[in-house]
Amino acid sequence: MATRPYSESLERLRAAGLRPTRQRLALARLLYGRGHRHVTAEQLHAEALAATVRISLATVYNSLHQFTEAGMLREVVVDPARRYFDTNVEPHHHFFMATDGVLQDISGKDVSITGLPAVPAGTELQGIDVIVRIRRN
Amino acid sequence: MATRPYSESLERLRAAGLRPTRQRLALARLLYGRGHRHVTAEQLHAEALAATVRISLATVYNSLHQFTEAGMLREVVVDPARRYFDTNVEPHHHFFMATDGVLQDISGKDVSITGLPAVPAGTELQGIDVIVRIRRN
DNA sequence: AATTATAGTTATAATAATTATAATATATTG
DNA sequence: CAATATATTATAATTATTATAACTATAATT
Ligand SMILES: [Mn+2]
Ligand SMILES: [Mn+2]
Ligand SMILES: [Zn+2]
Ligand SMILES: [Zn+2]
Repeated sequence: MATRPYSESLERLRAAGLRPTRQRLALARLLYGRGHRHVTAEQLHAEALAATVRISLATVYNSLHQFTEAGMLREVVVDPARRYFDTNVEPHHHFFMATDGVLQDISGKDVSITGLPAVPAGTELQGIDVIVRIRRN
Repeated sequence: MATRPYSESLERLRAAGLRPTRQRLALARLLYGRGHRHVTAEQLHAEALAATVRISLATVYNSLHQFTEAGMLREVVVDPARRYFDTNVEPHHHFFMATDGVLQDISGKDVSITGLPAVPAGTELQGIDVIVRIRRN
């Protein structure tokens, strides 16, 4: 069965309770078209323009936040200067190459972390992020 | 033997090849006076002013970067809006309470991570950061 | 100690990512 | 097709950080 990116994106937005506007549909297609992605607002905006989608940077920011709120994206904090958004919302970890700004997934299934203390009293666990920082050699 | 914060800070700066100026001495005393600390530039600047040290925010930023370069501090990336500096330069991990912006150390000794894939070809490991995100409950 | 050179500090301006505003446009509902 | 609710956009504002360049302090030299 061939993928039908248009209706797929449409359903995704409907399920999230977001109006399927031209701009959101275009972004959803760019984001979920093939495989998982890690993007910044600027990158995604440039991609949309390159694909001749007329969209403002403000709308890209708005959409990234709405998608995140809706559980369609999650944010990954690795660089103090840019915010990355990840289409993979399953628990998993990352390689981060600081020089290129490239993120790469590490499956959460295989990784296990032992020896962590219990969370401080009065707090609850929200999530665990493992960032493996690497560089060219 | 009682601690002698003044000469301790002085030696620390000398060892790092940094001139022991009034400002850097004051920051070193605030940072290494007692126990490990995680600070932002704004926080440290406010502390210095509260301690009646006349110092500009620019110098706090400069000093934090110089201390980091000298291995006296390391940066911890947990919040896309602020840069944290850590006086604990041993390999270790963190609890991060996003609402308060408070970081707390997790000893690196006890924690072990298994199941991580090898680093991608052409790259070398720089470090592994584990951030345990928690929230009040 | 005085002089000169080097390095550090600071007020201020610039930068860059992100967020807010408010006018305009689009989508949904009846 | 209205009427209403929601979304988009150009633009301005915000905020943390960094750059600039004049001034000051420290260190080295005489
Ligand atoms: Mn920012
Ligand atoms: Mn910033
Ligand atoms: Zn990912
Ligand atoms: Zn720490």
